[in-house]
Amino acid sequence: MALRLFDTATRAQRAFVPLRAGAVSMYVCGATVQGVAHIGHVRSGLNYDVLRRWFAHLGYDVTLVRNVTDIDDKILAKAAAAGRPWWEWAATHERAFAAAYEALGCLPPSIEPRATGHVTQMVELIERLIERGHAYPSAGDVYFAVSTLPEYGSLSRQKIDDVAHDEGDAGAKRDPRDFTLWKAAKPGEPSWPTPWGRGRPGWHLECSAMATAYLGPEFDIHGGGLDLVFPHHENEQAQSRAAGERFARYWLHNALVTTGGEKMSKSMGNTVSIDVLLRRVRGVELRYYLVGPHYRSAIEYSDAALGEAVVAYRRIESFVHRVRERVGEPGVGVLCAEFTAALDDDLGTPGALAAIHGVVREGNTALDAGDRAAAVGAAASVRAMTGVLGLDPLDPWWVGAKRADRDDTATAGALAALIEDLLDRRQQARTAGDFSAADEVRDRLVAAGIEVQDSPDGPTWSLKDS
RNA sequence: GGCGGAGUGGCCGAGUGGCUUAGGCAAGGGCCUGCAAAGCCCUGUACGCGGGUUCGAUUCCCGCCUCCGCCUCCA
Repeated sequence: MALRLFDTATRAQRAFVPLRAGAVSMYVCGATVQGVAHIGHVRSGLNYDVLRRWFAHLGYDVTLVRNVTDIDDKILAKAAAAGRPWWEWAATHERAFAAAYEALGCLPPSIEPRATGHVTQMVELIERLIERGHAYPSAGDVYFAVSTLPEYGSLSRQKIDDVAHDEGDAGAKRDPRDFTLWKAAKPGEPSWPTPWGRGRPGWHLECSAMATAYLGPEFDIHGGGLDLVFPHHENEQAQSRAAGERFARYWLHNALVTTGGEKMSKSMGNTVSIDVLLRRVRGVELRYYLVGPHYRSAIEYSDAALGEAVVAYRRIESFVHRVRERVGEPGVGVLCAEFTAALDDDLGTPGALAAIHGVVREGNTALDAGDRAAAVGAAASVRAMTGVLGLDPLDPWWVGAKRADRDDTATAGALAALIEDLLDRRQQARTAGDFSAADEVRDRLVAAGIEVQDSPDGPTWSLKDS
């Protein structure tokens, strides 16, 4: 079975056929860098990261564009409130987002264009829209004339007449449903020169300009959070189609993260930030939690569910580690059919994880039975599958991340020597039948945060993750 | 008001017109172990409510209840 994806525009799964054979072009709406990253933002980034990894595995040459909106009302307002320059505020939070994505193992996109760097393309797009009669300047603003595009509303299935609209700001618009392409400059705010006077870009326009700047007038996939379907993506499509472009061929939307039964968002004030979470769990564990449910299912965040995910991930991880310690370094093996079928079915990560757990069970059984070849084979398969999901326990990405917040190598070596020595003494006591002495040693190690596990090949130890 | 989504066993979370009816976590029993830990095996019989279609529905249709998202900045 080949890859099928659920396309919001048709509200159905469609077989994925790329525009250009062997290549995939994707545009994903990134963050408006007005604040710190929370789980919801990262879920979106993660989802498209898994998709791009799957495409890469299938042999496609992937171009992924994820934009940064670094100029908008909220950035200006928050920066002003903090008494900082708007560009510094944006840059600071852009770095915070980058750190969050990296901590969760998101591969860097092909490019992360900033809105402020693409004003030229935006102005050109507006000019084309005006020429074609789809846009009009008014009092320094430029608006898109919704009524000039019969297909407007087709992506979100909004009936244009039913769209609620503010009564208040209809002033400069010909039609209250028209949306802003360009905002006239206000005193003290950043602005760029245009044929209609100085001003700054509207949000929807940025994405249209940046998507086509890097991917051309037609590209494969446009992704983003479900909350962007209307009006953002509807408007993006309207602008680009009205300008004569075909724009995205597939529209993908990930479901949202809720907390306390409500959407996680800055305006709700119920945000769970990545920074805070990463003090409790490792990035790879948080990734497992967020990748576990299907991307089109809502996630109601809970500490308990996150905890379960941590335990579940460690089951996979400990299997791979035990194989490495007892048998040898597993390579990267082959995917099992169930895994492939699951991902091909609209990126079915739940089924993919189930497949991984199945192989882990087989591998554990083989390990217990002393079938080293089967065990290492299973571990290699697990590495391959977790790798596609960005969850390979032996990926240097995670190993490096782990090392960063632990002691340096010299200290670690000294610690290891001490532990080995204690374990030797414990073994001697055990051999001599002095189990109370043996247990005392183990209790001391456990109290110091070191876990001991006996196996047929002798005891092993590990630092407790806390 | 308009558009869209969801309600699954103790919990998280897939899925399906009936077939062995995911997977994980937790729980109970067992194997293994000096004891643990880890691992493996077994157990649990669930699909919001009321109708309908059907030989048969959790899965299809209708109604209802509850919840969520969008229609305003938002991943």
